[in-house]
Amino acid sequence: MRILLVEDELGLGEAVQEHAASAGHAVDWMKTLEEAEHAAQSIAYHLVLLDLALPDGSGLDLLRGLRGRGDKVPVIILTARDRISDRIAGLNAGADDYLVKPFDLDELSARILAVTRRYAGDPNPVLRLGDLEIDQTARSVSVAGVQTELTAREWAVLELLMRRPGALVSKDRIEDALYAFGAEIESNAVEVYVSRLRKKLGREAIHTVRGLGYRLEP
Amino acid sequence: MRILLVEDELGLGEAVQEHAASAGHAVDWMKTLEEAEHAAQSIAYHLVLLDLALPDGSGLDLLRGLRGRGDKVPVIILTARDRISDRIAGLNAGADDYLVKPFDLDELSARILAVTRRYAGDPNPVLRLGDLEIDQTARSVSVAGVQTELTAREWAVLELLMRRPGALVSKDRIEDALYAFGAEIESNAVEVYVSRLRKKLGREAIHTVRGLGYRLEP
DNA sequence: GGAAGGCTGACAGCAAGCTGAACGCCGTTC
DNA sequence: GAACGGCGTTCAGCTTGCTGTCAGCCTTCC
Repeated sequence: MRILLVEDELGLGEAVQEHAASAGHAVDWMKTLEEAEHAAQSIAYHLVLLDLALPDGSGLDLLRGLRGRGDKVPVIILTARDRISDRIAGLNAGADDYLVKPFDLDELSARILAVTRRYAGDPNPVLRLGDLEIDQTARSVSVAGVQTELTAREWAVLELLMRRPGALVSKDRIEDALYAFGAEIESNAVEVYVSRLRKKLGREAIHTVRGLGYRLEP
Repeated sequence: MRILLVEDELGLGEAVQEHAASAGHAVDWMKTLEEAEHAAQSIAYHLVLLDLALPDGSGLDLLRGLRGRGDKVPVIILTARDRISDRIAGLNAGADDYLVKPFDLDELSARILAVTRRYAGDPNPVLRLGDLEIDQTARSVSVAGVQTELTAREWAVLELLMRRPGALVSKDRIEDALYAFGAEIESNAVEVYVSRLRKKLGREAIHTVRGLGYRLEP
C-alpha cells in the first residue's frame, strides 16, 4: 500500500515511517504542506496520515483540497490531545479517522487496517442507472451516451445521492454536505440544484419524497 | 436515522439520547446486554452506540454477534477505559469507531456523521413481513414486489409499528409520535392514517385491537 | 337492537417543492 | 481596466399533493 505521511515532527514521523514500512507499505513522508500538496496531486495514494499543525499551514487545507477535487482517499488525522475542535473540523472536512498523539504504533496499525478494509473491494467506479452513467473518478456524467458537464455544487448533490442509489437523503443532509457544518442557509438552494440536475440528467433520475427528501432511482 | 444506544450509565445515556433526538434521530436506549441483543435482532438500525462495560456482560459480545450474523451496521464504541487494548479489541471485533468517555457531544455528532457517510453504499437493511418489504433507508415499501410510496405521516405511523413487529401500540402513542407534544388534535387522524396505510400495504398488515390500539402482524 | 368504537371517501386549505429570472462575485480574456 | 461568462445564491410566483377534518357507514360487543 502507498501511504502519504504528512508530519513535521521528526521523531514521530520517523517512527511511523519505519513502522509502516516494516508492515510492507511504501511511505512518502512530507514535512510541509507545500510538499504534501504537490505529492497528493501527482500520486494516487491509498491512505493519507495527516498532521494538522504544519509549519506552512493547516493540514485541513490539504484535506479540503482533496475532497474538493473529489478524491476519496482515506485520511487519518494525527492530532494533539487538546484539540477536540480540530478533530471535529477534520471529520467534517471529510477525514475518515483520527489518532490522538501520542499514540501507540500498534493502534496505528489497527486503524490503518480498519480504514483500508472499509475501502477494499471498491466496486467499479462507474455507476449505471438506466441510461445514466456516472463516472465517479472522472467526475463525468453521460445520459443515453451523451456526455454532460456538471458544476461543483451539482456534483456535490449528485455524489451524495449516488452514495446509496435508492436510499432517501434528506434535504438537511444535502445542505450539510453543501455548506459548512452548521452554516445556516436561508434559501431553497437544494431545490434549485435538484432542479438543475434534473434538467441535465432527465426528470426521472431524482425522485422527490415530499417532506422527507430525495432519492436517486436505481 | 434509527440509532441503538447501549449504555447503562443513566446520566450519559440520557444526554446522548437527548442530543441525538434533537438532531432528528430515533434513539432506542437499552441498558443491558440482553435488551440490546433482543433489539438488535428485531430491528434494522442505522447505527449502534455501544458501551463495553455492561451489567450483564461485555458489549464486545454483542458486536461479535452482529458481525457473526453478517450484520454490517456501523458500530461506535463508547468506552470509559482509556485503554489501548480495549480499543484495538473493539476495532478488531469489527467496530467502526470509538469514543473515549467523557466525550464532547458535538464530537459525537461529527463521528456519527463520519461513520454513516462512510457506509453509504452498503446494502439496505430490509424488513420483511409476509409479502411486505420495508426498506428503511429508501423509505420505500413494496407489497408482493410492487413498490409503493408512503407520505411522511404514513411513514411515521408505520415506523412506530415497525419498532416491534407484533407489539401493540396504542392510538395515543401514535398520536404523540405524529404531533408535537401538546399539539391538540381533534379528529380521528390516526384512524385515517391506518386506513391509508392499509390501502397501500394490504388490509391484513395492520391489525386493530379494539379499544387498545394497533399491531403490525409479523 | 342499541351504543360505542372504528373505517373511509371527499374536500378545502395550505405548506412543500419547482423553476425561471435576476444579481453579484470571481476569474479570464482582450 | 473593461467586457465577458460561468457559477452560486436568492427570490417570487406557480404547481403539486399532503393533511386534517368531517360525515356517514360499518363492525363489534353487550
